[in-house]
Order: sequence, then C-alpha cells, then structure tokens
Amino acid sequence: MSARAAPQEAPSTRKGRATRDRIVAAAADLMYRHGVAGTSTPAVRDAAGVSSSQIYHYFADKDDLTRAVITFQSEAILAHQAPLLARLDSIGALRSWRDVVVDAARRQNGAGGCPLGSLSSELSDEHQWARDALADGFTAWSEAIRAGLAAMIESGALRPETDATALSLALLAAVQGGLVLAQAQHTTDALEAALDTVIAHIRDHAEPPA
Amino acid sequence: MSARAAPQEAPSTRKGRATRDRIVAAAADLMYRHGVAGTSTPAVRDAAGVSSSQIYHYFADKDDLTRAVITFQSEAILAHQAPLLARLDSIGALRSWRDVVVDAARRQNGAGGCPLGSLSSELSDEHQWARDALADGFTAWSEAIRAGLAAMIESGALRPETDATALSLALLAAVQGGLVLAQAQHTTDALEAALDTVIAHIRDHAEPPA
DNA sequence: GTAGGATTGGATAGTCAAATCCAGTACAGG
DNA sequence: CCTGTACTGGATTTGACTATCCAATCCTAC
Repeated sequence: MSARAAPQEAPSTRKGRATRDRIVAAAADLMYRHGVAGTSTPAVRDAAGVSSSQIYHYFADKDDLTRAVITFQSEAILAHQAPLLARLDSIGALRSWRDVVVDAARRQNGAGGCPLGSLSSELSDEHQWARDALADGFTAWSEAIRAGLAAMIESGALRPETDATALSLALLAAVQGGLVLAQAQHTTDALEAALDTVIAHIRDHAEPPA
Repeated sequence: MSARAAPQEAPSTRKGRATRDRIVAAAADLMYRHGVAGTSTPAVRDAAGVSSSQIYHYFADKDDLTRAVITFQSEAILAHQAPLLARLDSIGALRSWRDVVVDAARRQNGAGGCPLGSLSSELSDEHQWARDALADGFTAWSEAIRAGLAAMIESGALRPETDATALSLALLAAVQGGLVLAQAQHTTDALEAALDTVIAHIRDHAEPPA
C-alpha cells in the first residue's frame, strides 16, 4: 500500500516525520526567498538533502507541498507574534509590537516581505485552495490582533466602544502594505508611517479620557 | 543592422510602434492576471496576435519585456489617479479618492490586487532592475499623493505643520496592504478599515481648528 | 530475528518555455 | 520605381522542470 494515492499528512515513523518536516522547511525557505514559481522541486530536493521520490512520497504534487508551506508559515507567524499580542495592555505594548515588526523588516532591508503576504500575492488569484488557506492564515493573524485589542478594552486601556475588529484589520493592512513598499524601496519609512498613524489614531480615540 | 543587439525603445515606423505597444499591453494584462512567472512568451504571442520573433525583435528577452510592463503599469496608475489627486482640496475629496480605490477593488472582488504591488512582490527580491523600476513607480505614486496633501495645506484645508510625506506613505501602504488582504479574503473590509483609519487621523489632526 | 510495510535513491519519460535562425514581406526615402 | 532597412512568420534548438518508476534499504511489530 503506497502513500502515492493520498499522501498522508503524518508519516507513521519518526524518521518519516523528520524527512517530511525537512522538506517543508526547505521548501518554505526557498519559496520565501525566490517565490513558489521560482522554487523547483530539484532545488527543494537538494536543500532538504533528500531524493526526488521523497517529495512525491510525502506530497501528491508541488501544489500539495505548497499547501503545506502555507500552513507552516501561518503557524510560524502566529507562534512568533502570539506571545506579544497576548500581552497587549497599553498603547506602549502596542508600540513594542510595532517595533518588533519594524525591526524585523529593517534587519533584512525589507527583503522578502511578509512570508504570508508574498505567497498570497503569488497564489491567491490562481488557486482557490491557496486562497482559502491564506485567508485562514490572515484571519487567524488579525484575530490575534483583535483579541489583543479586546483585552485592552477589557482592562480599561481602551474605551469600550472601540471597534477592535476594524482596527485589527487596519493594523494588519498597515503591516502588509508597509512590507510591500519596504521590499521595493528598501526602507521601512512607509511601514513605520502606516503603523504609527494607525496607532496614533488608537491613542487619540480609544484611550479613555483621563 | 538588426535590432537584436540592443532592442530600441521606439520602433521607427508607425506599424512597428503599434506592434510593440500591442505586445506590452498583452503582456501587462497576462502578467497582472497570472503573474510574471505564470505568463509564457507563447501566451503573450497569442494574446497579442504576433509571432515569437516579434517579441525578441522588440525586446532583448523576457526580463526586458517585463521591464516595459512595469513602466506601462506605473504610467497607467498615475494616469488614472493623478486627476483625482491633483484636485484634492478637502477631506471630502480625499474620501472620494478612497471610494474610487475601494470601488475598483470591490468590482473585481479583490482579484488581481495592485498591478504594481503584485509585480513588486514577485520581482523586487530577485531582480535589482525590477526593484529600481518599481521603487520609482511607488515613489511617483506617493509623491502624487503627497502633492495633493501639500495642496490642501496650501489652501488651508490642512494645518501647515502636517507631515504630508509621512501621511502619503501611510495612505499608499494602506492601499497596498488592503489590496493584498482583499485578494486573499475577497473582501474590501481591511482596505476600507485601513484607509478610513488614516483619513480619520488626518481629519482629526490636520484639519485646522474651526 | 524476521516479515512486510515504510522509506529511500537515482534514472528517466514527457512536457513546455526561452530564445534563435533564416527566409520572406512591407514600407520609406531617393 | 526601386533599393535597403524595418518588420514578420514559424520552425527549431536547447535546456529545465514536473512527475513517475522500480529496485534497494531501513524500521518496527511480532
């Protein structure tokens, strides 16, 4: 019984899982740096140190591997940001989150953009399955931001009537747009301007009157 | 003397110019819908109704054609938005511009994203020449927005100390990020939230006190 | 330890895109 | 008109990539 017909999500042996993970990690790295179309399966094979057949043993085709990469990147971003977003309790904490995002972009001169945003831009129009997976990733991300803002409302750091949903979307859009521009302009100016503007608006409107 | 060695920017005959323009327009359309990597030269050939050799008569290679497409899209966007941006004289005019952007995105359900943003996301990391051309396009765009805001300052619609440069970058980032999210989520919610937040901030801070 | 599925290696079809070649046609200047 | 250059058509070469095949090896359960 080969896995060919329907590659399993989880290989049954420890070694199999390790191989599968290595393939996904290598593919994620290459696709982040060169795009999906710019990443060939031979390149993934070499980077992961496996042979061609492994890839097609664990994944039905390149699309299936790409889907795994989308999931991988969604989880990586959330794992990285969730701790920060879960601890939002003041405008200062929001600014700290801003600094983390800006510093990350600055460290690589804007190169790469957002792992999720880049994939979305390349795949969303073309593949329904990709758009669904990417929309889920973005929704989880904006939801994490929204939850952080909701906690700030709860704690009294923001006014009760604050529209946390709209503001979380505005913040996420600021991140995405700022990163797109950082990629082309090699400056985080736009990213900073966008985030600072939204955060200033939150400060002015959402902070309870002294 | 063939044009092969260094394809001229402008064919000398009327017919040549028409052919070249047809190729660029077809390539721009295909690359907008399917990405650069997803657009083959045979596809461009068929869409433009020319033969393979025409493409390589007018362009050194696919990269050269892509460069022409970037220029084409930059000019198309500016041509479309400049009239609106040149006439900014009030917060209401800014909101009208916002509506045009949002309506355009809504009409296609977010599909396609920004013609310049998509190209940037795909090419900026990989090709220096593309990043330069795209950065120029974004700079011209943000400059047009900045000039509009500057005119509002001039006319007294905004306070003199308003940072038009930062706000123009924030607005452009809001557009780019909102369109990225619209592509994946098939909603203009994030685009609207981001633009509305920045515009609200401008209203609150930049309008002169009554 | 040993049987049988899980995993691995590498060669190889089959497909398609990028770029070139060369022969033929259209057109502008004299 | 006529000559040379601009332009056009389509076959073709070359190379890369996706996906498959099958034999060999490794593990794990018994």
